Amino acid sequence: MLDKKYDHLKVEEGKYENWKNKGYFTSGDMSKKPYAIVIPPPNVTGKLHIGHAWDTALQDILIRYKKLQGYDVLWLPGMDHAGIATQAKVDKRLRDEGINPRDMDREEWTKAAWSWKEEYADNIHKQWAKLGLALDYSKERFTLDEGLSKAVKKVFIDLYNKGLIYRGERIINWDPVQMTALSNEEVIYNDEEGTFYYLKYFIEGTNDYLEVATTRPETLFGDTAVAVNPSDKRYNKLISKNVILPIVNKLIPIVGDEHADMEKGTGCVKITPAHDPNDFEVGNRHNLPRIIVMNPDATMNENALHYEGMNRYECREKLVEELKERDLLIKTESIMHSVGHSERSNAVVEPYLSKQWFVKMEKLAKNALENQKNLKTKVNLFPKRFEKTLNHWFEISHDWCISRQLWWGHRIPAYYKGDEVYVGYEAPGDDWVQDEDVLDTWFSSALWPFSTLGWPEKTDLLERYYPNDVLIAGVDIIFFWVCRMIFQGIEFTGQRPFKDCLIHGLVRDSIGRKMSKSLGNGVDPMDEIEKYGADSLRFFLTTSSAPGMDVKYDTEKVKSTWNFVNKLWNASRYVLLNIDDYNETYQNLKLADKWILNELNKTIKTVTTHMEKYEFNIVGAELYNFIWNDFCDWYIELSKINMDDTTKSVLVYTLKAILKMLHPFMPYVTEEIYTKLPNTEESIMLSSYPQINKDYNFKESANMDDIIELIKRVRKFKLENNIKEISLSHNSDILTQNQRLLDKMLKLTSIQGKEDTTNLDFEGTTVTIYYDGTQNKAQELEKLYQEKERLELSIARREKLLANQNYISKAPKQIVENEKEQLTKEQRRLKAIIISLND
RNA sequence: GGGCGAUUAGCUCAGUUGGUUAGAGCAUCUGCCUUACAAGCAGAGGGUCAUAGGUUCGAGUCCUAUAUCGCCCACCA
Repeated sequence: MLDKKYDHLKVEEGKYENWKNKGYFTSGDMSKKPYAIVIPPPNVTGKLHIGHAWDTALQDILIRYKKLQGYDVLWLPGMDHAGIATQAKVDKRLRDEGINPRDMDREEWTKAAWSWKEEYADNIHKQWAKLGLALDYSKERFTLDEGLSKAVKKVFIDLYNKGLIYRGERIINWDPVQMTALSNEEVIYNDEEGTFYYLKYFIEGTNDYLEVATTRPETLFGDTAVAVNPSDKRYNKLISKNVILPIVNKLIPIVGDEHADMEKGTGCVKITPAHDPNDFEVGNRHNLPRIIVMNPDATMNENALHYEGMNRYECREKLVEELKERDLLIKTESIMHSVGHSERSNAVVEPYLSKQWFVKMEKLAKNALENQKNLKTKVNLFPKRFEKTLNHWFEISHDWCISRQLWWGHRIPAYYKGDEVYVGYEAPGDDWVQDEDVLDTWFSSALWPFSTLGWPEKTDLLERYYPNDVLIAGVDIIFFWVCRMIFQGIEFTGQRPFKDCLIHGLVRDSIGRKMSKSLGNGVDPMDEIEKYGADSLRFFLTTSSAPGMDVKYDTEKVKSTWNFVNKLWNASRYVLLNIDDYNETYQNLKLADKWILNELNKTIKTVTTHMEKYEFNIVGAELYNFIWNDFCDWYIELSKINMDDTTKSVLVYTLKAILKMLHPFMPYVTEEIYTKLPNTEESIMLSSYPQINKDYNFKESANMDDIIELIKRVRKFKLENNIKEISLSHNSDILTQNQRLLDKMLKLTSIQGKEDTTNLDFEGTTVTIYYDGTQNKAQELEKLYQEKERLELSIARREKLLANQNYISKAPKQIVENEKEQLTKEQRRLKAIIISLND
C-alpha cells in the first residue's frame, strides 16, 4: 500500500541505485533494435545548472520511452575536459592555495587538473543520479581519455594531410587574461559606450594633416600606413606621400585602398596590420610591415616606447593626455560600439597577430551544406526553422582557429625542428619538439558521436549505434557544437552524426532574464529536487514550452506539477485500496468502463504521435487532462457506484497505462506505484509501452459523453440557483439504464415536495428537473432568458452558415455534418427552455 | 544592415495540415471537509488572439505592411 501522503524524497530514495545495479541502464541486447543518444558532455568545471536538468531530462524521456517500446537503448554518458574553463578554475584554486600555476611545470600542473577532474566528475555523477537519468555508465567516456585522444590525433593528422589544417600568422581573437587564442564563436560582442579620438597625422613636409579617427589610440604604435579611398577626391592626390606618425615621429605611407570608406568618419583610416583583421588584409595588399605593440597579457611592449609595461587602458589614457599636450588631438566623441569579450574570462578580446593552427572551412562546410540538401541523409532539426541557422553558419564559416595556448587539452600532434614541421602521432626523432599548444575543446567535442563509440576502430558499438538517433542540445551551442559535429561526422564517417537534432531554448528566471552568476538569479536543480522532487522538476521543464522556445522558471508551476503528482498518487491509492482480492476480467463492461477504455485508446494515440515528434508539451497536456479530468474526476467517481471485478480490472489496466506513459517524464513515482500493482514486472522499466487495443474502441462511449454533459448542465443549474435538492424524470432508455449513475453523480433525492420544474434536452428526450426553488424564481427566469437568447443567436448563426451554398459545397463533409448536428442539438435545447418558460 | 522568434484571459503559456462559439495552469469569485486527494471537489467570471489591409464559404492559424520586445549573424577606422 502507498503511504497516505506523497513524499517525493521518500519515493525517490534508493530507486536509482537499484536500477543501476540491476543493469537496467545497460545497452547491448542484440535481439532488439538499437536506439542511441550521446549526452552533450557537461564541462567538468562545476555543478550542473537548471539548463542541464532540462537538456538531460529530454534525453531521458526519449531513452525511457524507447526502452519501453522495446528498443535496445544506449544513452552514452561522458564529460568534457573544457579546456579554457577548467584551466581557469584549476589556476584559481592553485592561486587560492598560494601557488602560482605558471611556476609549476606542465606535468605537475596537469596532475592538479586531473585531480580536479575526478572531484568534479564525481559531483556530476551524483547530480545525474538525482535527476534519475538512465545513463549506460559502462560506456562512459571523457574527452581526454585514451581512445578519444587517439581519434582527435587522427582527425588532426588526416585533415593536415588533406590540406584542410594549416598553420599561419593571422589576426586572431586574443584573450589577454587566459592568454590564449579564441575562435570567433568564443567571442561575445556587447554594445558599449566608447570614445572616438580624432588625431592629427601630419603630412610630410607640410603643415597640413590628415584627420584620423580611432577608438583604440594605443594601437597607433603599430600603425604602418594611413589608408584613403583611391577615388576619394579629397585625398587621392596624397597617395604614396607620407604622414608622420604621432608620438613615434616616424614616416608611414598614405596608401590607396578600397577599405577606406569615404562616407565614414573622416575618410582616412589608420592601418595597424598586427592589431586589426581588416588592416591585416590592407597590409597584405600593400606589403606593409606588421608591428605588434602588446605583450600577450595586453600590456604594451617595447614598440610602445615610454608606454612599455602599461596595460592597454592605462596607455590609452596617458597617450591621449600626451596627444592633447602636443596638440595632436583634434576632438573626441563618445560612440556606442560593440566590443568583443572572451566567452570564458569576459576579458576584452584583443585582435592580435599570432601564429596559430586553423581548420580550412570552405570545403568542409560545403560538403555539410550539400548533405543537408539530401532528404535521406540530412540531419533533421526540430523545430525545422533551425536548419536555416545551421545552413547560415556553413555558408559564412570562417577558418577555425583551433590552437589554444593552454595546458589542459589535447596537445597538438605537430613537431618542430628548426623551420621544419612534422605532423604525426609520434615525434620523428629525439631532436624534434612538440607544439606546446592544445586544441580547442570543441575540436574533440565535434567527434563525440563517433569517437565515444570507438572510432577510428571499426568497433561493434560504432556499427550498431552510429549514426545516433537523436542529439539534444540548447540553441546556444548550435554553432559551437552541432555544426562542427555535422561536418566532422560527414568528413570522417561519411555519414551524418545523428538523424534528428532536437533544439531547446534557455531557462530564464521568472521575469525573463537569462540566468547568470553575476545576477545571482540561477536556480540550482538540486535545491528544486529537494523541495519538489525530480519528477515534478522534470515534468515542469519538459512540458512547459513548445519545442525550441525558452522556459521561464516559475516555482509556482513546479508546485502545481507537484500537485499533479500528488493527484496521481492519491488516485493510485484509491485503486490499491479497492483491489484486494479480485479476479481480472473484462466481461460485462459497463458504459463507464467502455468510456474510459475508449478515452485511454485516444490518449495513447495522441501521446504516441506527439512523443515521436518531440512535442512533449502536448504529451504533457494530454496526460494531465486524461489523468486528472477523465480518470480521476470521472472514472474513479463512477467506479464507486459498482465496484465489481470488471471495474477493478479496468482501474488497474488504465492506471498501468497511465504510469507507463508518464514514466519517461516521472521515473520515480511511476516506479513506486507500478511495482505495488498486481501482476507487474519487477520494475516499470521492464514493462512495455501501452498500445491501442482495438477491442476497446466503443461507439457507445459517446453516450457517456452525453451523460457527462447532462450532469454538468444539471449541476450548473443547481449551483447557479442555489438549489439543494433535486430529482429528475425522463423517458430516455440510456438514462434509465444508467439511473444509479445519475443518482450518485447528481445526488438525486425523492420527488416529494418539489413543486417547481424546469426542462432540459437530452439527445431529443426531455429531462425534467424537480426542485423546490420558489425563493429564487426571478433569478432562475433571468438565467433561462439568458440561455434562450444565447441559443437563439447561435442557432441563427448556424442556420445562416448552412444556408450558404458556398459553405455547403466547399467545406469538408464532416465539418458540415457536425454543424448540422450542433444545430439540431441547440434547437432541441431551445425547445426545452421554451417549455420551461411556459410552465 | 540581414535572419529568426514573440505579441492570445490579471500572470505564465498551449493552440497540429485554415473548420463548432479560442484552451490550460496559476490567480479571482460562489458553494462544498462527498472515507483517494481541502495540495481537494462542484461551478462561475474573465480574451474585438499587437495594429492595418488582403486571400477564403470560413483566419489566432495563410499573405503584405506597421509597431513593440527578444535572440542570432554581419559591420563597427
